[in-house]
Amino acid sequence: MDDSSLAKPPRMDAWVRLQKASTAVLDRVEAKLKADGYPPLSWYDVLLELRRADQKTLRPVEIEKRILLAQYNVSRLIDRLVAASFAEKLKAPNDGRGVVVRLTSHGEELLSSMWPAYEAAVKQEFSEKMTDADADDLMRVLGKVLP
Amino acid sequence: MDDSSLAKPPRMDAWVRLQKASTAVLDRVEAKLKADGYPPLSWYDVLLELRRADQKTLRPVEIEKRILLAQYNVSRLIDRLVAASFAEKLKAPNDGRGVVVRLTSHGEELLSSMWPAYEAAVKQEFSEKMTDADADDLMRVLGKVLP
DNA sequence: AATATATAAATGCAGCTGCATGAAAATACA
DNA sequence: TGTATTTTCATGCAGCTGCATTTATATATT
Repeated sequence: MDDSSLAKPPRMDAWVRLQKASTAVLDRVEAKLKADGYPPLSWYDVLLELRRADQKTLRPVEIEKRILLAQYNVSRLIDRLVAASFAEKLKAPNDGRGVVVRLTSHGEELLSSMWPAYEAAVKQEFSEKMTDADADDLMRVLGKVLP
Repeated sequence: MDDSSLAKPPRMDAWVRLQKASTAVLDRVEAKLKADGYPPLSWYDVLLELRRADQKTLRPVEIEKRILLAQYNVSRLIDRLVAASFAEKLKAPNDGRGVVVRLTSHGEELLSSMWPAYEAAVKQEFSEKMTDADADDLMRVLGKVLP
């Protein structure tokens, strides 16, 4: 992913490493969760946003803004969550176009039971391998490239 | 992606930021390349590995090791590259099971023409937003979590 | 040598994703 | 008010991905 004709492109190297490292760690974390019978992290992300939200309820368009997913993708992910009864869809008050998505108690249970497995996987594949100062460095530098 | 019950989990925050930042930047880089009519970066990655390799030729299993892709995925990506005539498949010498993949001149041309667009996109979305020292920090910390 | 095991690569199927588009209601505007 | 525009959400289709399995050959074991 670099060009060997360039002598010393440390930032291009950093870009390549960013992609490789984040993918590698994510793959391994997801694999552990799946091995324990848990759904993908994208499910967890949405349910967590719902739990944080007022009334444990969000409009799909709000979910779209909070997590990094395209509109049609959010729409389908919600349908899967509803099909698994981790969330429910209700008509939005004051807006005939929209719906609201609400976390169910079954969804709260998933969040609770999944968190320890998730935390352990991230610890083992990521946190354990660095210091808090390293993490601060990551936060600082990656903060510069966020949208 | 964190748990609000924990007071100060800087490394969990770093993990969340790592995922968000790398996805966000990758999405934007890929979008620019696609807008210019170029294929996905995974194509570039494979072709670049071929160009670096002896005789511009690699076994699929070697490609699999160099880039982060599953076996069946490599198999299909190679087929797409061959269909687009950026690479060609030949019978492997000394191993009746396997094939070798060789970069074509058309593939070399793609690499050459794609590189400026790729570099420019990474610069704009990533490199420009940090210093070389920042990049060194990324390299150092992310090196700790690589496989 | 004969058999068992391991490795290389491809593929059918189901499910997920991107793209484009559509339907319905809200908002702007004239 | 009547029409145009925007916003919200869903969906048909094509292509991509993961999983499991298959085919073929190489290597190890006896």
